[in-house]
Amino acid sequence: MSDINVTNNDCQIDEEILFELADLFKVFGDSTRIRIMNLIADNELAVSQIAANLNMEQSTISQQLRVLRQNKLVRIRREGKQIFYALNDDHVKKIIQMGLDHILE
Amino acid sequence: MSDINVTNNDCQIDEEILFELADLFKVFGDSTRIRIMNLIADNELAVSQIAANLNMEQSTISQQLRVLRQNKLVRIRREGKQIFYALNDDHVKKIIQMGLDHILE
DNA sequence: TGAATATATGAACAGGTATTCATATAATAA
DNA sequence: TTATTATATGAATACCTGTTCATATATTCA
Repeated sequence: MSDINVTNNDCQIDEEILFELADLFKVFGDSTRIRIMNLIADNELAVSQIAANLNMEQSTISQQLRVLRQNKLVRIRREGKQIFYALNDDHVKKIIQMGLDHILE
Repeated sequence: MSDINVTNNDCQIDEEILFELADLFKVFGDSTRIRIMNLIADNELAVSQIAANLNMEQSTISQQLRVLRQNKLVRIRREGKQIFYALNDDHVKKIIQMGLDHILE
């Protein structure tokens, strides 16, 4: 009965989840991280290979890989001194694909 | 034949597109904008209504709505002094849904 | 026209974060 | 063990951006 509909609750998402969502998209919202994800979308790569591909400092890549790890977007496999990174699952790809759909329409 | 596979070109996305992608996800990577998008997901709302719902300054909402407009994520309809905002299309919802899938798994 | 209301926007400030350097940790080989 | 290579990380810096205030623009009504 209020003049402004402040209690609209149709089918909307819990506030707390929305903050988590923003945090997730924040991870996708950095060009270095997106380029890393694209690079390891089809085959795993070691940290040094990623750095070489993107022509960036190894420490920069490691810092960003940590962010991706913390958000469960990548998985790792150790092989001797090297650590190989790959996308954690296919729906990381799906998120990227959805973004592409918007851009390329 | 190089020791490091720098010329990997499987099925990957053009570099320039990747930067655009990051910029797009950057828009989703802010809690205020995500909350706005969630709010107008099912029905259009005027700026003042959005501000009231989120309990934030009108200018803050306007600034963020501009970002959403510039990225073609919302559409507007003028009705007298008020301007109603709605999500531009359903695949904005899909992007959000993909993010939810990742969080809620 | 002028007053009232709704929205937009420029400028400034504060908080956050991506990058880099230097260094630490970890694994391998000799 | 020591040397070498690969990766991780703490600290510092510089840049970016979300919010706010003040004000401008736009629409309606009297």
